[in-house]
Amino acid sequence: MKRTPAEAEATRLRLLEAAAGIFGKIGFAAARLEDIARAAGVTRGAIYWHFKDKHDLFRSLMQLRMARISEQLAAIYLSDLPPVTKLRQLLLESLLNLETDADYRSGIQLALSIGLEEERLTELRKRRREHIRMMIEHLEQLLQECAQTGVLRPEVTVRQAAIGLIAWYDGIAGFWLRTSPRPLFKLADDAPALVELVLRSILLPESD
Amino acid sequence: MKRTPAEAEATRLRLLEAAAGIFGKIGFAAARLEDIARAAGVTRGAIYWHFKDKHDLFRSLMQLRMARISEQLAAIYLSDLPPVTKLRQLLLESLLNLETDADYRSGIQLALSIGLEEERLTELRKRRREHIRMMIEHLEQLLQECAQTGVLRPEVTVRQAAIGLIAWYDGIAGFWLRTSPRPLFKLADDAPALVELVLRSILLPESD
DNA sequence: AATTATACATACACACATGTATGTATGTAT
DNA sequence: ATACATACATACATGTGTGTATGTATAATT
Repeated sequence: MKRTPAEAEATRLRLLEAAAGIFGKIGFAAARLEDIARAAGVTRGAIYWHFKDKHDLFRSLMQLRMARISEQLAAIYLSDLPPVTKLRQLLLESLLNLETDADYRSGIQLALSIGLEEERLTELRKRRREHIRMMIEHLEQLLQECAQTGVLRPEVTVRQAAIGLIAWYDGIAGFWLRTSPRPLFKLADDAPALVELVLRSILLPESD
Repeated sequence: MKRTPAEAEATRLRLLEAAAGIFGKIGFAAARLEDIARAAGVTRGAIYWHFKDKHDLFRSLMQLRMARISEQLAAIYLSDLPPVTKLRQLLLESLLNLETDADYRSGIQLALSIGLEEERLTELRKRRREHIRMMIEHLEQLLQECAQTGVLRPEVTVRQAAIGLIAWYDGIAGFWLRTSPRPLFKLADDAPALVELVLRSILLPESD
């Protein structure tokens, strides 16, 4: 039953994929390794070969998804657009990715799912906290650029705007994910308007 | 060990209170009835006397909290204020309640905690879905009134504004709750400014 | 005062998921 | 070709939580 290295890596990836589905759907505690293994077409033995234990599986998956998300956002940050356009693009893509990119969606879903859950996931929450803080810092830098071009409302501080935008995204994403599989609104339809809505609350009217 | 009816009702309430704390902190699946009973100063026997099983306990608690929230919001909806004032009051009170009203807070926390979780909670999620839909409809009606008095931005549809407001609240509340022991901001201080910020995104500037 | 119903506490049986130990077939190195 | 390591499958031991059965002290009823 030994497989070639390529086959082994393939089952490892299938395990991660299956784990994303199960963990994302019912959370860490309620997820059974038996179901994950079955969804991947193997038995629990395969899981304990590729991963130390249940927590290690979740941790590996989470790291993978967080890296993917950071990567996607970095692509926008590093683009050569004016700051306001960059900001709009960032918010819009982040929303649309939920509908179009299954990996991105499961990443956000996992991040939301460890708000509660077990004690032993504390280190993961710490990492997520760091991840969020980095995102806030990047956002603040971008907002700072916006402020320097004079498009930011003067009564709004950069920090408040950054936290507000993160909370706003948290709200839309969580709300949309929680009402899926039959969401109460289509992101493809409403995302642009929602983005304009939130931008209008922090930017001056004439800045488009 | 028989208690007087008043005492029995008291332990029932203490059980619900304890359940709110444990469920809200670590979610349904990870919560142990042993811990809930101990937090209430009794044993699991008391739980199985007052409730059918674990799901019944959670369901009873959830119903209690949802009723409380609906009641509080209804009080504002039924008040005799101009629509914009009513809207501002609604958003403001909903935020401040998180800090001042422990029952309200735990209700929101529970609602957030069953986004994932077990299959057998499906009926509960359905109820929450209906609850949310009702809140959206009420909001839309209120926004419709605002639109009729001409204070709503013409380029914003009532539906988009309603979704935006619900998601906005979801985001602020979730963000605040998740950083709850040491929140990143005081609602009592920042809530008014946050409300004005979001209102500015959907209302015309001269409408206060 | 005796009896019954209540409000739990205690004890137990069962299911179930995790982790581990062991088996095994196959790829790979020599 | 033989030996060994790999990539799992299978079997098992263990813990742990739920639900239930039973015990029991006390309030309520007669």
